[in-house]
Amino acid sequence: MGTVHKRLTRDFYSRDVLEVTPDLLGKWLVRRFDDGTVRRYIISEAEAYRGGEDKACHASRGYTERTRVMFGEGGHVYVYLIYGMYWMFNIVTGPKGLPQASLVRAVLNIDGPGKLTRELCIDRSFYGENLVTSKRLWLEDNPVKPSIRSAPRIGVDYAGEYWKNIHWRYIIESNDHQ
DNA sequence: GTTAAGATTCCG
DNA sequence: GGAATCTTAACG
Repeated sequence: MGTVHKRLTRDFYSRDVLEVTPDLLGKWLVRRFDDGTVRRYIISEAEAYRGGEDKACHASRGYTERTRVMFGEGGHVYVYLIYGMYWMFNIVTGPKGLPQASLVRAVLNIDGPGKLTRELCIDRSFYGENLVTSKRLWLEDNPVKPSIRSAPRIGVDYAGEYWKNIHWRYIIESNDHQ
């Protein structure tokens, strides 16, 4: 039997962001490039951003043109440009109406959210992309479960003591899978 | 209409 | 430590 590539479906993304985010670690992030090349990357770090209460979440300041997709159903992509240079790749989670998303900060061998999107050629055109049906970007299950640790999120000091310190960043600790 | 600041990265 | 680089959201 060869390796089975099983795409994650709507149910995976429809759960609360605090369930989905740690569950993203170890999963395959799959990109089919314009030339037809398919590459698979193991997600190794992600952060949860959860709704209107979370002062670090873009949606905490309400519905805007930029945050629109976060208010939709889980399984879609939220990308935005930061510092005029880097695209941030987020996976929308939860049911329609609850603005949540996971920022994918790293995959194995590519550390940093800006480097990740540069390597995978993810830009504005992926805003709203449906990971359940897309032919160029999706996730696949991985039966091997990595061990995970949590830590405060990066770069959100402006959100105040509570939201800046909460452990909503998840990182792979061991790496005996693939 | 104007402007300050940003879920980053790289260089000195 | 500071620049690069530009969109967004807040303010007037």
